[in-house]
Amino acid sequence: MSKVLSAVAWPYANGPRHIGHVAGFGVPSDVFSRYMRMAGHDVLMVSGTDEHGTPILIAADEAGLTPQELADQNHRMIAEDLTALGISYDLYTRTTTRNHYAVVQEMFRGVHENGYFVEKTTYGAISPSTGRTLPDRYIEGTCPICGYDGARGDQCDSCGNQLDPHELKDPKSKINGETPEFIETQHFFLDLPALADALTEWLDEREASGTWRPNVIRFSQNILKEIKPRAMTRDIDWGIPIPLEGWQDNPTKKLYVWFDAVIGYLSASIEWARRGDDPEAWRAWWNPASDSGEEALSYYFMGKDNITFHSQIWPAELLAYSGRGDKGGGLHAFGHLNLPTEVVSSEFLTMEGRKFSSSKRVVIYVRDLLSRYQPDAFRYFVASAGPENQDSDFTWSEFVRRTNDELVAGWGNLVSRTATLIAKNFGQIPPAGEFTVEDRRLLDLVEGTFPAVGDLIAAHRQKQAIGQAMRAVAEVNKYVTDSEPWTLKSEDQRERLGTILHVLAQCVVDLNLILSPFLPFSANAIHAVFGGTGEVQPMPRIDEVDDLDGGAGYPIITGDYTGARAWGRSPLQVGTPISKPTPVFTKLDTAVVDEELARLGG
RNA sequence: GGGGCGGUAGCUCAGUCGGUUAGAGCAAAGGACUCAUAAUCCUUGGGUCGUGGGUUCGAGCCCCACCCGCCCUACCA
Repeated sequence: MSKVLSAVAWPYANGPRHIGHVAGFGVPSDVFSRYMRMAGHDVLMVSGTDEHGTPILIAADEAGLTPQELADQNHRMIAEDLTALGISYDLYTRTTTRNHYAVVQEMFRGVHENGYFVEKTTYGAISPSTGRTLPDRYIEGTCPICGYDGARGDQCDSCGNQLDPHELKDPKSKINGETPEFIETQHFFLDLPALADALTEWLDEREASGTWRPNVIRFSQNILKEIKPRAMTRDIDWGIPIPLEGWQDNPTKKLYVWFDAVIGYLSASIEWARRGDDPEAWRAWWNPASDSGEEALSYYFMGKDNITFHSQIWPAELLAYSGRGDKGGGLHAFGHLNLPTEVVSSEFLTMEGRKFSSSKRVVIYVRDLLSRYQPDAFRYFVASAGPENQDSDFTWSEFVRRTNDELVAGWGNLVSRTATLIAKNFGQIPPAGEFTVEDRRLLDLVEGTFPAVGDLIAAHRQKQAIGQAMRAVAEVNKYVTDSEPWTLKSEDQRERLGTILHVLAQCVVDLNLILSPFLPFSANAIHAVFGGTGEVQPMPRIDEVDDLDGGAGYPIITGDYTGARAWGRSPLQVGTPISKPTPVFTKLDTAVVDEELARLGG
C-alpha cells in the first residue's frame, strides 16, 4: 500500500469552467482517486482555484469588481460545480489564502538561497495609466513586415511572423486603447539551465518506467533541449509579494502566477494537514519513503496545454528548493520534496467539431450541463469517449446516444430487470442451489473483471477500463436471455430460479462496484436498490471555513472517504429485501439534441 | 517557420515484437424473446488503414516526401 497524491490541475478563476476543462482534469482524476482508495491506497487528493494573473485583473475591471471580489465569486461557483460533479477532493482550496502565500514565499526563499534565481533587466511593455505589465497578447498594432493592422504583440496572424511588441507600428493596448510604454525592469529568472541535468535524469528514469503516455514523455524531453531561464516575477499589483528586502513592499512587483499556482499542490497538502489532527501529516506524501517508511507516489492530472508547467517548471522548483541542481544547495523547512511520479495529461475536447469559445458561444458550462442532465451521464461520456489519448469531440447527438443506448439500455436495464425479477418472484435475495457450468462461468468472468478494470484504471487507460466493464455487463445481459428465468414457473423449478437470480444479483452488485469510480452517484442509488446503505462511494461536500492565519473565510471542498469499499467481490446477504426499483438513469428525449444545438452560437 | 501528437467501417475508437482472412461498440437490415426505462439476445452487411514512394518473404505498424487536424513554440493562464 502506498501514499498516493492525486494532484489535480487548478481551474483559473476568470470565469465559470466549461465541460472541456473538467473532461481533461476532473473526471479522470476522480476515477483514478476513487479506484486507488478502493485498492487500499492512502490517497490525498488536492486542488484549488488559481486566482492571480493579468486575466483576473482584466475580468475584474470589466465586471467593475476588485480582483479579490471577482475571485471570490468564481471560486465559489467553480467549487459548487466540482462538487456537483462528485469530484472527491480531500481539499479543494484557493491561491489567495494566507497559508498559500506563506508556502509560496518559503519556496521562493529556499530557491533563492540555493542560488537558482538570477536577476535580469528586461525590456517590457507597461500600461502608463496603471503601471501594470502589458503582456504581449494584449498589445496590437500594425505589422512591420506585412502592414497588417491587426497584428498581436507576439505574432502577426496575417503573415505568421513572430514579432517583438516594440517593433509594432502604432502599438495599442487591447484593454483600454492607450499606447503602451516600454520600460526597463528588473526580474528574477529561474535558472532552468542549471537544473536541466537533474530534470533530464528524472525524465529518463520516468521514461524507463514505461508508465507515462508516450506523447507526454516525448514532449517533456523535447522542451528540455531548448531550456532557458524564465522570469518568475511580474510588474503587476495582483499577486504574491516577493519576500526579499527591497522587493517585499513594492506594490507593482509580484510573483508570476505560474510560480505560485503549481506550489498550490504543496500548500493545499499542508493546509489539509493543518486542518486535521497532525499538521505534519502532509510529509508522508511529499518527502521520500525513507522518512516515512511508506512509498509515496504522485500523479498530476491536467490538459495538454499545461504539460510544460508540470514536467518542467514545477519539478525545477522542487529540485531548486531542495538543492538538487548544478549549483547544489541545502535543505529548507519542507525538506527533500518528491518529483512527480507521473504527469497524466489529457488531450482536448472539442464542441461539435469546433474549439470551445466563450465569446462565440461555442461552449457548455459545467453548471448548465448539470442543471439539465445527470452527472453520471456526463461522467460516462467522458470516461468512454473523452480526450484520453487524442482530441475528441463532444456532440449532443453522441451524448444522447451514449446515455440512452449504452448507459440506460445496457447497464440501467440490467439493474432494472434483475431487481424486478427478484422482487416479483421472491421479494428478497434468494439462496443459491447447485451452480451450473454457465453460472460458474459468469461468476468467474465478472469476478475477473475486478483486476482487469482496476489495472487499466491504475495505468490511466480509462476508456479501455470502462469498455471492459461494459462488456461484462453485456455478458450478464446475455446470461439473462439464455437462462430465461421468466419461464421457470413451477414449484420444482423454484430452486433453479432462485439460483439464477442469486447469480444475477451477485453479478450486478459486483459490476456496480466496478463501475462505481466512474458512476459514483448511480452506484450509491443501485447499492440502495439491492438493500445496501447507499454509500458505496462517499461524496464531497462544501464547508465554509475560516482562514487558518486570520485572513477572510472561504468555501472549500472536502469529504470523508474512509468508507470506500474494497475492490473485490463481497458475498450477498441472502434474505435482503428487494422491491421493484424506479429507474436509476434518465433516458433522454432525442429532441434535446436540437434544443441544445439551438443554444450554441452560430 | 521549428518541435510534438494524430488521420483505421456511416459514427466513436482498439490494433502488442512487422506475421494467417484488419477488430469492438454504436448506427443499418433481418430474426428471436417478453423479466426489463421498446429494453435484451442472435445473425448479416459494411474498410484502397490520409496520399505517393521505399525497405522486406511479408507493412495499419518501419523509412522518405506530401496533405489535413490539434497542442507547444507567450511577460495568457
